[in-house]
Amino acid sequence: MTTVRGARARARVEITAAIKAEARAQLAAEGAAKLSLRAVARELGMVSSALYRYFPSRDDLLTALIVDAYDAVGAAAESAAREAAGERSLDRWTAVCRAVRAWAVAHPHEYALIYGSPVPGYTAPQDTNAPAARVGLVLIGIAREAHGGEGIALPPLPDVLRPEAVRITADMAPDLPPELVAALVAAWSQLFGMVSFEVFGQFHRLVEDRDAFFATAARRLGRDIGLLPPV
Amino acid sequence: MTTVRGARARARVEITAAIKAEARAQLAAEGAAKLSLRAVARELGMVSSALYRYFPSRDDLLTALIVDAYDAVGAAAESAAREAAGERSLDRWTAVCRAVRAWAVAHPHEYALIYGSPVPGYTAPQDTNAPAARVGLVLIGIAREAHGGEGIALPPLPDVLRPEAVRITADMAPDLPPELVAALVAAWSQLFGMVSFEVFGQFHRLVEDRDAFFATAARRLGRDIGLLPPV
DNA sequence: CCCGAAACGAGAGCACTGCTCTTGCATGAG
DNA sequence: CTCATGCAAGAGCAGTGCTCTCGTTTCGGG
Repeated sequence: MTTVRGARARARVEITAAIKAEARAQLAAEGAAKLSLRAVARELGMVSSALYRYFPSRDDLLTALIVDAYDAVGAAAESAAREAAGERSLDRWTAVCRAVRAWAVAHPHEYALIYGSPVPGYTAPQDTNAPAARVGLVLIGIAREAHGGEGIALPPLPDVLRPEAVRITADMAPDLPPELVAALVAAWSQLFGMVSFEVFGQFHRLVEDRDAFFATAARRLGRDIGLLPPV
Repeated sequence: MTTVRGARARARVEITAAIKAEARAQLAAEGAAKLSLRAVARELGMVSSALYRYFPSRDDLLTALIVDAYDAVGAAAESAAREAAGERSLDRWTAVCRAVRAWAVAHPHEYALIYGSPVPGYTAPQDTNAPAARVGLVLIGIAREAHGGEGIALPPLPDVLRPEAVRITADMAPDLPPELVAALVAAWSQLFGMVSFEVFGQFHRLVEDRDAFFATAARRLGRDIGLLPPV
Protein backbone atom coordinates (compact mmCIF):
# COMPACT_ATOMS: atom_id res chain seq x y z
CA MET A 1 0.00 0.00 0.00
CA THR A 2 2.49 2.60 1.18
CA THR A 3 5.04 1.62 -1.46
CA VAL A 4 4.91 -0.31 -4.70
CA ARG A 5 3.98 -3.93 -4.09
CA GLY A 6 6.89 -5.81 -5.57
CA ALA A 7 9.11 -6.24 -8.53
CA ARG A 8 6.15 -7.03 -10.71
CA ALA A 9 4.23 -3.88 -9.84
CA ARG A 10 7.38 -1.80 -10.18
CA ALA A 11 8.01 -3.19 -13.63
CA ARG A 12 4.42 -2.41 -14.54
CA VAL A 13 4.66 1.29 -13.76
CA GLU A 14 8.03 1.48 -15.47
CA ILE A 15 6.79 -0.15 -18.63
CA THR A 16 3.64 1.95 -18.60
CA ALA A 17 5.78 5.05 -18.42
CA ALA A 18 8.04 3.80 -21.19
CA ILE A 19 5.06 3.19 -23.43
CA LYS A 20 3.72 6.66 -22.81
CA ALA A 21 7.15 8.17 -23.42
CA GLU A 22 7.58 6.37 -26.72
CA ALA A 23 4.02 7.21 -27.74
CA ARG A 24 4.65 10.86 -26.95
CA ALA A 25 7.78 10.74 -29.06
CA GLN A 26 5.86 9.34 -32.01
CA LEU A 27 3.14 11.89 -31.41
CA ALA A 28 5.64 14.71 -31.62
CA ALA A 29 7.25 13.21 -34.68
CA GLU A 30 4.23 12.30 -36.78
CA GLY A 31 1.03 13.46 -35.12
CA ALA A 32 -1.81 11.65 -33.46
CA ALA A 33 -3.21 10.09 -36.60
CA LYS A 34 0.01 8.19 -37.26
CA LEU A 35 0.45 6.97 -33.73
CA SER A 36 0.67 3.21 -34.13
CA LEU A 37 0.54 0.71 -31.29
CA ARG A 38 2.62 -1.69 -33.31
CA ALA A 39 5.29 0.89 -33.93
CA VAL A 40 5.43 1.77 -30.25
CA ALA A 41 5.75 -1.88 -29.33
CA ARG A 42 8.37 -2.44 -32.01
CA GLU A 43 10.44 0.46 -30.75
CA LEU A 44 10.22 -0.90 -27.23
CA GLY A 45 11.30 -4.35 -28.34
CA MET A 46 8.07 -6.06 -27.51
CA VAL A 47 5.27 -7.54 -29.49
CA SER A 48 2.13 -5.55 -30.18
CA SER A 49 -0.19 -7.79 -28.21
CA ALA A 50 1.89 -7.33 -25.07
CA LEU A 51 1.02 -3.67 -25.12
CA TYR A 52 -2.63 -4.44 -24.51
CA ARG A 53 -1.75 -5.54 -20.98
CA TYR A 54 -1.05 -1.90 -20.22
CA PHE A 55 -3.54 -0.03 -22.36
CA PRO A 56 -6.74 -1.81 -23.34
CA SER A 57 -6.92 0.03 -26.65
CA ARG A 58 -5.31 2.70 -28.74
CA ASP A 59 -7.90 5.19 -27.56
CA ASP A 60 -6.94 4.54 -23.95
CA LEU A 61 -3.34 5.31 -24.75
CA LEU A 62 -4.49 8.50 -26.40
CA THR A 63 -6.57 9.36 -23.36
CA ALA A 64 -3.51 9.01 -21.15
CA LEU A 65 -1.60 11.33 -23.45
CA ILE A 66 -4.48 13.78 -23.44
CA VAL A 67 -4.53 13.91 -19.66
CA ASP A 68 -0.78 14.44 -19.60
CA ALA A 69 -1.06 17.24 -22.14
CA TYR A 70 -3.80 19.02 -20.21
CA ASP A 71 -1.69 18.71 -17.10
CA ALA A 72 1.38 20.03 -18.85
CA VAL A 73 -0.28 23.15 -20.22
CA GLY A 74 -2.12 23.62 -16.93
CA ALA A 75 1.14 23.42 -15.02
CA ALA A 76 2.73 25.91 -17.40
CA ALA A 77 -0.11 28.35 -16.80
CA GLU A 78 0.02 27.86 -13.05
CA SER A 79 3.74 28.41 -12.82
CA ALA A 80 3.51 31.53 -14.96
CA ALA A 81 0.84 32.90 -12.65
CA ARG A 82 3.01 32.05 -9.66
CA GLU A 83 6.06 33.74 -11.07
CA ALA A 84 4.11 36.90 -11.83
CA ALA A 85 2.54 36.92 -8.39
CA GLY A 86 3.55 40.41 -7.44
CA GLU A 87 2.66 42.17 -10.65
CA ARG A 88 -0.47 43.98 -11.69
CA SER A 89 -3.39 41.83 -12.80
CA LEU A 90 -3.13 42.80 -16.44
CA ASP A 91 0.52 41.76 -16.51
CA ARG A 92 -0.25 38.48 -14.75
CA TRP A 93 -2.96 37.85 -17.31
CA THR A 94 -0.67 38.40 -20.25
CA ALA A 95 2.03 36.30 -18.57
CA VAL A 96 -0.34 33.35 -18.36
CA CYS A 97 -1.47 33.87 -21.94
CA ARG A 98 2.13 33.89 -23.06
CA ALA A 99 2.86 30.71 -21.12
CA VAL A 100 -0.04 28.89 -22.75
CA ARG A 101 1.06 30.03 -26.18
CA ALA A 102 4.68 29.09 -25.51
CA TRP A 103 3.71 25.60 -24.43
CA ALA A 104 1.51 25.22 -27.49
CA VAL A 105 4.14 26.21 -30.02
CA ALA A 106 6.67 24.00 -28.24
CA HIS A 107 4.33 20.99 -28.29
CA PRO A 108 2.13 21.48 -31.35
CA HIS A 109 1.00 17.88 -31.67
CA GLU A 110 0.08 17.57 -28.03
CA TYR A 111 -1.72 20.88 -28.31
CA ALA A 112 -3.61 19.59 -31.33
CA LEU A 113 -4.56 16.54 -29.33
CA ILE A 114 -6.40 18.58 -26.73
CA TYR A 115 -7.53 21.71 -28.55
CA GLY A 116 -7.82 20.46 -32.11
CA SER A 117 -10.51 18.41 -33.75
CA PRO A 118 -11.69 15.64 -31.48
CA VAL A 119 -10.54 12.25 -32.77
CA PRO A 120 -12.95 9.97 -34.71
CA GLY A 121 -15.76 8.67 -32.56
CA TYR A 122 -13.72 9.27 -29.47
CA THR A 123 -15.45 10.96 -26.56
CA ALA A 124 -13.29 12.19 -23.73
CA PRO A 125 -13.83 10.21 -20.55
CA GLN A 126 -14.45 11.82 -17.19
CA ASP A 127 -10.76 11.65 -16.21
CA THR A 128 -9.92 14.48 -18.56
CA ASN A 129 -12.31 16.99 -17.02
CA ALA A 130 -10.22 18.09 -14.06
CA PRO A 131 -6.91 18.47 -15.95
CA ALA A 132 -8.73 20.26 -18.75
CA ALA A 133 -10.03 22.86 -16.32
CA ARG A 134 -6.66 23.91 -14.95
CA VAL A 135 -5.88 26.72 -17.37
CA GLY A 136 -9.36 28.14 -16.94
CA LEU A 137 -8.98 28.07 -13.18
CA VAL A 138 -5.75 30.02 -13.40
CA LEU A 139 -7.48 32.69 -15.46
CA ILE A 140 -10.35 32.81 -13.01
CA GLY A 141 -7.87 33.19 -10.17
CA ILE A 142 -6.30 36.22 -11.77
CA ALA A 143 -9.69 37.77 -12.36
CA ARG A 144 -10.61 37.08 -8.76
CA GLU A 145 -7.53 38.82 -7.44
CA ALA A 146 -8.16 41.79 -9.67
CA HIS A 147 -11.77 41.91 -8.55
CA GLY A 148 -10.75 41.93 -4.90
CA GLY A 149 -7.82 44.30 -5.49
CA GLU A 150 -7.48 46.89 -8.20
CA GLY A 151 -11.06 46.36 -9.23
CA ILE A 152 -12.49 45.65 -12.65
CA ALA A 153 -14.39 47.78 -15.11
CA LEU A 154 -16.97 46.07 -17.28
CA PRO A 155 -20.07 47.19 -19.11
CA PRO A 156 -23.38 45.77 -17.86
CA LEU A 157 -24.62 42.48 -19.27
CA PRO A 158 -27.19 42.57 -22.05
CA ASP A 159 -30.52 41.16 -20.95
CA VAL A 160 -30.33 38.11 -23.22
CA LEU A 161 -27.13 36.93 -21.61
CA ARG A 162 -27.91 37.71 -17.97
CA PRO A 163 -29.66 34.44 -17.00
CA GLU A 164 -26.98 32.32 -18.65
CA ALA A 165 -24.20 34.39 -17.10
CA VAL A 166 -25.77 34.01 -13.67
CA ARG A 167 -26.03 30.26 -14.15
CA ILE A 168 -22.42 29.88 -15.27
CA THR A 169 -21.30 32.07 -12.38
CA ALA A 170 -23.11 29.91 -9.85
CA ASP A 171 -21.40 26.86 -11.31
CA MET A 172 -17.89 28.20 -11.51
CA ALA A 173 -17.16 31.22 -9.39
CA PRO A 174 -20.08 32.33 -7.21
CA ASP A 175 -17.95 35.03 -5.63
CA LEU A 176 -17.50 36.91 -8.88
CA PRO A 177 -19.93 39.19 -10.71
CA PRO A 178 -21.67 37.52 -13.68
CA GLU A 179 -20.46 40.08 -16.17
CA LEU A 180 -16.90 39.17 -15.24
CA VAL A 181 -17.49 35.45 -15.57
CA ALA A 182 -19.19 35.86 -18.93
CA ALA A 183 -16.33 37.99 -20.19
CA LEU A 184 -13.85 35.43 -18.87
CA VAL A 185 -15.39 32.55 -20.76
CA ALA A 186 -15.31 34.57 -23.95
CA ALA A 187 -11.73 35.69 -23.45
CA TRP A 188 -10.73 32.14 -22.58
CA SER A 189 -12.03 30.76 -25.86
CA GLN A 190 -10.64 33.71 -27.79
CA LEU A 191 -7.20 33.18 -26.31
CA PHE A 192 -7.16 29.62 -27.58
CA GLY A 193 -8.48 30.85 -30.90
CA MET A 194 -5.34 32.89 -31.39
CA VAL A 195 -3.10 30.08 -30.22
CA SER A 196 -4.82 27.55 -32.48
CA PHE A 197 -4.57 29.82 -35.50
CA GLU A 198 -0.86 30.13 -34.91
CA VAL A 199 -0.20 26.46 -34.17
CA PHE A 200 -2.45 25.18 -36.94
CA GLY A 201 -0.87 27.43 -39.54
CA GLN A 202 -3.72 29.82 -40.24
CA PHE A 203 -1.34 32.74 -39.75
CA HIS A 204 1.03 31.33 -42.34
CA ARG A 205 2.49 34.12 -44.46
CA LEU A 206 0.13 36.58 -42.80
CA VAL A 207 1.37 37.28 -39.30
CA GLU A 208 5.13 37.08 -38.95
CA ASP A 209 6.07 38.93 -35.77
CA ARG A 210 3.82 36.71 -33.74
CA ASP A 211 5.29 37.66 -30.40
CA ALA A 212 4.33 41.28 -30.86
CA PHE A 213 0.95 40.41 -32.31
CA PHE A 214 0.13 37.99 -29.55
CA ALA A 215 1.32 40.23 -26.75
CA THR A 216 -0.86 43.08 -27.92
CA ALA A 217 -3.90 40.90 -28.50
CA ALA A 218 -3.54 39.16 -25.14
CA ARG A 219 -3.37 42.52 -23.46
CA ARG A 220 -6.55 43.60 -25.17
CA LEU A 221 -8.15 40.36 -24.06
CA GLY A 222 -7.23 41.28 -20.51
CA ARG A 223 -8.85 44.66 -20.97
CA ASP A 224 -11.94 42.89 -22.29
CA ILE A 225 -12.40 41.13 -18.97
CA GLY A 226 -12.13 44.44 -17.18
CA LEU A 227 -8.51 44.43 -16.07
CA LEU A 228 -7.25 47.98 -15.72
CA PRO A 229 -4.17 49.26 -17.52
CA PRO A 230 -1.46 50.78 -15.33
CA VAL A 231 -2.32 54.39 -14.51
CA MET B 1 -14.10 23.78 -74.95
CA THR B 2 -17.46 25.51 -74.63
CA THR B 3 -19.18 22.38 -73.34
CA VAL B 4 -18.02 19.08 -71.95
CA ARG B 5 -16.10 17.07 -74.53
CA GLY B 6 -18.11 13.89 -74.71
CA ALA B 7 -19.75 11.08 -72.87
CA ARG B 8 -16.50 10.11 -71.21
CA ALA B 9 -15.74 13.56 -69.87
CA ARG B 10 -19.32 13.92 -68.71
CA ALA B 11 -19.12 10.66 -66.85
CA ARG B 12 -15.89 11.77 -65.29
CA VAL B 13 -17.28 14.90 -63.73
CA GLU B 14 -20.35 13.00 -62.61
CA ILE B 15 -18.35 10.25 -60.95
CA THR B 16 -15.99 12.73 -59.40
CA ALA B 17 -18.96 14.53 -57.89
CA ALA B 18 -20.45 11.26 -56.68
CA ILE B 19 -17.21 10.33 -54.97
CA LYS B 20 -17.02 13.68 -53.25
CA ALA B 21 -20.65 13.43 -52.19
CA GLU B 22 -20.21 9.99 -50.71
CA ALA B 23 -16.97 11.05 -49.06
CA ARG B 24 -18.71 14.05 -47.57
CA ALA B 25 -21.45 11.78 -46.25
CA GLN B 26 -18.91 9.52 -44.58
CA LEU B 27 -17.14 12.57 -43.25
CA ALA B 28 -20.32 13.83 -41.65
CA ALA B 29 -21.10 10.38 -40.27
CA GLU B 30 -17.74 9.34 -38.87
CA GLY B 31 -15.22 12.12 -39.16
CA ALA B 32 -12.15 12.62 -41.30
CA ALA B 33 -10.04 9.98 -39.60
CA LYS B 34 -12.47 7.23 -40.53
CA LEU B 35 -12.91 8.31 -44.10
CA SER B 36 -11.99 5.21 -46.07
CA LEU B 37 -11.38 5.09 -49.79
CA ARG B 38 -12.45 1.48 -49.84
CA ALA B 39 -15.69 2.26 -48.08
CA VAL B 40 -16.45 5.08 -50.48
CA ALA B 41 -15.78 2.82 -53.43
CA ARG B 42 -17.85 0.03 -51.91
CA GLU B 43 -20.80 2.34 -51.39
CA LEU B 44 -20.53 3.51 -54.98
CA GLY B 45 -20.43 -0.04 -56.28
CA MET B 46 -16.94 0.14 -57.62
CA VAL B 47 -13.67 -1.35 -56.66
CA SER B 48 -11.18 0.63 -54.62
CA SER B 49 -8.51 0.81 -57.27
CA ALA B 50 -10.94 2.43 -59.69
CA LEU B 51 -11.19 5.38 -57.37
CA TYR B 52 -7.55 6.21 -57.94
CA ARG B 53 -8.43 7.22 -61.49
CA TYR B 54 -10.23 10.22 -59.99
CA PHE B 55 -8.19 11.08 -56.92
CA PRO B 56 -4.54 10.09 -56.88
CA SER B 57 -4.59 9.58 -53.13
CA ARG B 58 -6.70 9.83 -50.03
CA ASP B 59 -5.08 13.14 -49.22
CA ASP B 60 -6.14 14.54 -52.56
CA LEU B 61 -9.71 13.57 -51.85
CA LEU B 62 -9.41 15.33 -48.51
CA THR B 63 -7.99 18.39 -50.21
CA ALA B 64 -11.00 18.54 -52.48
CA LEU B 65 -13.29 18.34 -49.46
CA ILE B 66 -11.26 21.03 -47.71
CA VAL B 67 -11.60 23.39 -50.64
CA ASP B 68 -15.33 22.73 -50.76
CA ALA B 69 -15.65 23.38 -47.03
CA TYR B 70 -13.77 26.67 -47.24
CA ASP B 71 -15.99 27.68 -50.11
CA ALA B 72 -19.12 26.73 -48.22
CA VAL B 73 -18.32 28.71 -45.10
CA GLY B 74 -17.03 31.56 -47.24
CA ALA B 75 -20.27 31.61 -49.22
CA ALA B 76 -22.27 31.58 -45.99
CA ALA B 77 -20.34 34.57 -44.72
CA GLU B 78 -20.69 36.43 -48.00
CA SER B 79 -24.40 35.88 -48.22
CA ALA B 80 -24.88 36.98 -44.62
CA ALA B 81 -22.99 40.18 -45.37
CA ARG B 82 -25.10 40.73 -48.46
CA GLU B 83 -28.37 40.24 -46.63
CA ALA B 84 -27.35 42.68 -43.93
CA ALA B 85 -26.22 45.23 -46.50
CA GLY B 86 -28.30 48.11 -45.24
CA GLU B 87 -27.64 47.73 -41.56
CA ARG B 88 -25.08 49.37 -39.33
CA SER B 89 -21.58 47.98 -39.45
CA LEU B 90 -21.75 46.43 -36.00
CA ASP B 91 -24.89 44.55 -36.96
CA ARG B 92 -23.38 43.40 -40.23
CA TRP B 93 -20.36 42.18 -38.31
CA THR B 94 -22.42 40.14 -35.89
CA ALA B 95 -24.54 38.81 -38.74
CA VAL B 96 -21.44 37.43 -40.45
CA CYS B 97 -20.15 35.98 -37.18
CA ARG B 98 -23.48 34.27 -36.65
CA ALA B 99 -23.43 32.87 -40.17
CA VAL B 100 -19.98 31.39 -39.68
CA ARG B 101 -21.01 29.84 -36.39
CA ALA B 102 -24.25 28.49 -37.84
CA TRP B 103 -22.41 26.82 -40.69
CA ALA B 104 -19.89 25.36 -38.26
CA VAL B 105 -22.44 23.80 -35.94
CA ALA B 106 -24.36 22.48 -38.93
CA HIS B 107 -21.24 20.90 -40.44
CA PRO B 108 -18.99 20.06 -37.51
CA HIS B 109 -16.83 17.53 -39.30
CA GLU B 110 -16.23 19.75 -42.29
CA TYR B 111 -15.47 22.59 -39.91
CA ALA B 112 -12.99 20.37 -38.08
CA LEU B 113 -11.39 19.57 -41.41
CA ILE B 114 -10.51 23.19 -42.08
CA TYR B 115 -10.17 24.77 -38.65
CA GLY B 116 -9.14 21.78 -36.53
CA SER B 117 -5.82 20.05 -36.20
CA PRO B 118 -4.15 19.67 -39.57
CA VAL B 119 -4.12 16.02 -40.67
CA PRO B 120 -0.99 13.86 -40.25
CA GLY B 121 1.90 15.02 -42.37
CA TYR B 122 -0.52 16.74 -44.70
CA THR B 123 0.33 20.24 -45.82
CA ALA B 124 -2.37 22.22 -47.55
CA PRO B 125 -1.58 22.82 -51.21
CA GLN B 126 -1.82 26.22 -52.84
CA ASP B 127 -5.36 25.60 -54.09
CA THR B 128 -6.78 26.06 -50.64
CA ASN B 129 -5.40 29.55 -50.11
CA ALA B 130 -7.99 31.53 -52.01
CA PRO B 131 -11.06 29.72 -50.63
CA ALA B 132 -9.59 29.92 -47.14
CA ALA B 133 -9.37 33.68 -47.37
CA ARG B 134 -13.02 34.32 -48.20
CA VAL B 135 -14.34 34.72 -44.65
CA GLY B 136 -11.48 37.03 -43.78
CA LEU B 137 -12.20 39.14 -46.85
CA VAL B 138 -15.82 39.52 -45.83
CA LEU B 139 -14.76 40.77 -42.41
CA ILE B 140 -12.30 43.18 -44.01
CA GLY B 141 -15.05 44.43 -46.27
CA ILE B 142 -17.28 45.26 -43.33
CA ALA B 143 -14.44 47.06 -41.60
CA ARG B 144 -13.73 48.97 -44.78
CA GLU B 145 -17.30 50.18 -45.08
CA ALA B 146 -17.35 51.22 -41.45
CA HIS B 147 -14.08 53.06 -41.90
CA GLY B 148 -15.40 54.96 -44.87
CA GLY B 149 -18.82 55.50 -43.29
CA GLU B 150 -19.64 55.71 -39.64
CA GLY B 151 -15.98 55.74 -38.75
CA ILE B 152 -14.06 53.55 -36.33
CA ALA B 153 -12.63 54.22 -32.91
CA LEU B 154 -9.46 52.40 -31.97
CA PRO B 155 -6.65 53.03 -29.49
CA PRO B 156 -3.22 53.70 -31.03
CA LEU B 157 -0.93 50.79 -31.79
CA PRO B 158 1.76 49.92 -29.26
CA ASP B 159 5.24 50.51 -30.65
CA VAL B 160 6.19 46.82 -30.71
CA LEU B 161 3.33 45.99 -33.03
CA ARG B 162 3.47 48.98 -35.34
CA PRO B 163 5.99 47.64 -37.92
CA GLU B 164 4.23 44.29 -38.15
CA ALA B 165 0.83 45.96 -38.41
CA VAL B 166 2.08 48.19 -41.20
CA ARG B 167 3.47 45.18 -43.04
CA ILE B 168 0.25 43.19 -42.77
CA THR B 169 -1.74 46.22 -43.84
CA ALA B 170 0.36 46.67 -46.96
CA ASP B 171 -0.22 43.02 -47.82
CA MET B 172 -3.93 42.86 -47.21
CA ALA B 173 -5.73 46.17 -47.14
CA PRO B 174 -3.51 49.16 -47.91
CA ASP B 175 -6.48 51.50 -47.75
CA LEU B 176 -7.13 50.80 -44.08
CA PRO B 177 -5.31 52.11 -41.02
CA PRO B 178 -2.84 49.61 -39.50
CA GLU B 179 -4.51 49.63 -36.10
CA LEU B 180 -7.73 48.50 -37.73
CA VAL B 181 -6.04 45.69 -39.66
CA ALA B 182 -4.20 44.47 -36.57
CA ALA B 183 -7.42 44.45 -34.58
CA LEU B 184 -9.15 42.64 -37.43
CA VAL B 185 -6.64 39.81 -37.51
CA ALA B 186 -6.99 39.36 -33.77
CA ALA B 187 -10.78 39.44 -33.86
CA TRP B 188 -10.77 37.03 -36.78
CA SER B 189 -8.79 34.43 -34.87
CA GLN B 190 -10.80 35.04 -31.71
CA LEU B 191 -14.05 34.53 -33.55
CA PHE B 192 -12.93 31.10 -34.68
CA GLY B 193 -11.71 30.39 -31.19
CA MET B 194 -15.22 30.71 -29.88
CA VAL B 195 -16.67 28.68 -32.73
CA SER B 196 -14.06 25.96 -32.28
CA PHE B 197 -14.65 25.73 -28.55
CA GLU B 198 -18.33 25.24 -29.21
CA VAL B 199 -17.97 22.77 -32.06
CA PHE B 200 -15.18 20.81 -30.41
CA GLY B 201 -17.06 20.44 -27.17
CA GLN B 202 -14.97 22.65 -24.90
CA PHE B 203 -18.15 24.41 -23.77
CA HIS B 204 -19.71 21.10 -22.81
CA ARG B 205 -21.72 21.47 -19.59
CA LEU B 206 -20.38 24.98 -19.19
CA VAL B 207 -22.09 27.25 -21.66
CA GLU B 208 -25.65 26.21 -22.46
CA ASP B 209 -27.40 29.23 -23.95
CA ARG B 210 -24.82 29.47 -26.67
CA ASP B 211 -26.84 31.75 -28.89
CA ALA B 212 -26.92 34.45 -26.24
CA PHE B 213 -23.32 33.91 -25.28
CA PHE B 214 -22.10 34.01 -28.83
CA ALA B 215 -24.18 37.02 -29.82
CA THR B 216 -22.82 39.06 -26.96
CA ALA B 217 -19.23 37.99 -27.51
CA ALA B 218 -19.41 38.59 -31.25
CA ARG B 219 -20.72 42.07 -30.57
CA ARG B 220 -17.84 42.77 -28.24
CA LEU B 221 -15.48 41.50 -30.92
CA GLY B 222 -16.99 44.04 -33.27
CA ARG B 223 -16.39 46.76 -30.71
CA ASP B 224 -12.80 45.55 -30.42
CA ILE B 225 -12.20 46.37 -34.07
CA GLY B 226 -13.59 49.83 -33.50
CA LEU B 227 -17.14 49.43 -34.76
CA LEU B 228 -19.40 51.88 -33.03
CA PRO B 229 -22.52 50.86 -31.17
CA PRO B 230 -25.77 52.52 -32.23
CA VAL B 231 -26.10 55.94 -30.63
C1' DC C 1 -14.05 5.25 -91.44
C1' DC C 2 -10.65 3.03 -88.55
C1' DC C 3 -6.99 2.14 -85.66
C1' DG C 4 -3.86 3.28 -82.16
C1' DA C 5 -3.69 5.69 -77.83
C1' DA C 6 -5.62 6.87 -73.88
C1' DA C 7 -8.92 6.20 -70.14
C1' DC C 8 -11.18 2.97 -67.44
C1' DG C 9 -12.89 -0.96 -64.17
C1' DA C 10 -11.70 -5.18 -62.11
C1' DG C 11 -8.81 -8.05 -59.48
C1' DA C 12 -4.77 -9.67 -57.09
C1' DG C 13 -1.38 -8.47 -54.03
C1' DC C 14 1.82 -5.87 -50.61
C1' DA C 15 2.69 -3.87 -46.33
C1' DC C 16 0.53 -2.03 -42.77
C1' DT C 17 -3.04 -1.22 -38.96
C1' DG C 18 -5.97 -2.33 -34.33
C1' DC C 19 -7.36 -6.05 -31.93
C1' DT C 20 -8.41 -11.08 -30.20
C1' DC C 21 -7.24 -15.55 -28.70
C1' DT C 22 -4.40 -19.25 -27.31
C1' DT C 23 -0.15 -21.01 -25.44
C1' DG C 24 3.52 -21.48 -22.39
C1' DC C 25 6.48 -19.42 -18.92
C1' DA C 26 7.82 -16.98 -14.68
C1' DT C 27 6.54 -14.67 -10.59
C1' DG C 28 4.80 -13.87 -6.22
C1' DA C 29 1.18 -14.79 -2.59
C1' DG C 30 -0.63 -18.11 0.63
C1' DC D 1 6.42 -25.28 -1.95
C1' DT D 2 2.57 -24.91 -4.87
C1' DC D 3 -0.60 -22.95 -7.65
C1' DA D 4 -3.30 -19.11 -9.43
C1' DT D 5 -2.17 -15.06 -11.69
C1' DG D 6 0.45 -11.68 -14.67
C1' DC D 7 2.71 -11.56 -18.60
C1' DA D 8 5.04 -11.94 -23.43
C1' DA D 9 4.83 -14.18 -27.65
C1' DG D 10 2.77 -15.67 -31.78
C1' DA D 11 -0.83 -16.63 -35.03
C1' DG D 12 -4.69 -14.87 -37.01
C1' DC D 13 -8.79 -11.77 -38.53
C1' DA D 14 -10.66 -7.95 -40.78
C1' DG D 15 -9.64 -3.80 -42.37
C1' DT D 16 -6.69 0.02 -44.59
C1' DG D 17 -3.96 2.85 -48.56
C1' DC D 18 -1.81 2.01 -52.55
C1' DT D 19 0.42 -0.42 -56.83
C1' DC D 20 0.41 -3.20 -60.79
C1' DT D 21 -1.46 -5.87 -64.36
C1' DC D 22 -4.92 -7.14 -67.54
C1' DG D 23 -8.85 -6.96 -70.62
C1' DT D 24 -12.30 -3.61 -72.29
C1' DT D 25 -14.31 0.71 -73.83
C1' DT D 26 -14.05 5.16 -75.70
C1' DC D 27 -12.19 8.86 -78.32
C1' DG D 28 -9.79 11.56 -81.76
C1' DG D 29 -6.50 12.29 -85.68
C1' DG D 30 -5.04 10.42 -89.94
